[in-house]
Amino acid sequence: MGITKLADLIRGDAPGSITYKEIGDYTGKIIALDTSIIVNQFRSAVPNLTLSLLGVFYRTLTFLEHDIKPVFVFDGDPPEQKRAVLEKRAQSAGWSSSQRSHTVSSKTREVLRLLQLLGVPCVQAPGDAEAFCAQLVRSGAVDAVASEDMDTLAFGGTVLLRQLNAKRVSEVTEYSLPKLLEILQLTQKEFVDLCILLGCDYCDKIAGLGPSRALKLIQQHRTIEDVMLNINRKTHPVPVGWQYQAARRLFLDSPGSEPPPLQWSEPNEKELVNFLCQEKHLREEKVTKDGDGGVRQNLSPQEEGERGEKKGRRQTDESGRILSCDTEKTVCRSRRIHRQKATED
DNA sequence: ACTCTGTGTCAAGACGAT
DNA sequence: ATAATTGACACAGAGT
DNA sequence: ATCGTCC
Repeated sequence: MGITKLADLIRGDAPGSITYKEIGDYTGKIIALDTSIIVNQFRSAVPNLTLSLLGVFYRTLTFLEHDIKPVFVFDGDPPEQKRAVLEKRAQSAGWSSSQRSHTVSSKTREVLRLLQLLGVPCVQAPGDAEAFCAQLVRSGAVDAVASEDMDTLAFGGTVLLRQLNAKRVSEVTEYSLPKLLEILQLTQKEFVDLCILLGCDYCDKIAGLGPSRALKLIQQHRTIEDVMLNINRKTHPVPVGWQYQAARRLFLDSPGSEPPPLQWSEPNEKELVNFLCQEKHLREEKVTKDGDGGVRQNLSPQEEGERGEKKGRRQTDESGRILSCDTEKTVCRSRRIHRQKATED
């Protein structure tokens, strides 16, 4: 998946394009996320499907706590090349494609519902979500793309964030595409050719060519066509009917859809509580909002009915926060600590 | 000798309490 | 009762 | 820091 060996190559040959940050450094930033990547992460980490939904909930809360504005991008119709790959995967997993699409769509519907209740914008990509994320950051509609998938760089995403999660101590890795191109002395077009040689989702690669040689070859000959003329065709045979040109177009051509208007709204407390605890039977019943002045404490955690929301409606037009009761405690604590520090300084 | 590639295994998320 | 992807790391084998 | 729990 993705450009598998690109991360290693960058770490080895262009470490200068990497900076290490923490989540707090992105306060106030707009960040696009590939929803399918996130959901897959949670689904593989926890056995239960509902728990993965909870993971999305918590992670989004963490973003909002840091005043990060997330934009969730959903996959549209996958391009032909990837469709073939997906079908092959589904078959090898022993799933009929109708079964797969059904479970997938019901799952994404739930995620979509949750995110809409949280008041974060969800946009539908015309094609691959990664490609649209890249376009969003390239056009300046968002400040960065958070993804584990290095495809974003091949699609021209200028700022890529990895390991942007809710861990207590998390080291975020930021990749800068302009710096990367400068260090490697490549144009974007040449970089795309390099990624194709490394191996991508959209076409085959030349067997026997790994990161090191691919980089040297591209730096020397600049295009796949010229590389092909300068390698040993016997030891490194080119795949028959190689679709590298289609892959190249896929990376270089913009999806073409205009960035939609992004709007963050107040979370819908009532429906959120409904959805999470009544429909999903989660214990995160108590959901409350935290304006910047009135911090409410002492929400008794065990109320008999599931209507734990107090009616202290405090409208904060921009940065409303929604927190589970338990989470609120910790945030209140950290806030008090923060304020004490601020007043002591 | 050294470098690179392909193959295998393994662990994974976020929370609160201890 | 439960399922089943993806990257990171260690190793062995082939190429230069 | 490590561990049990989340449904």
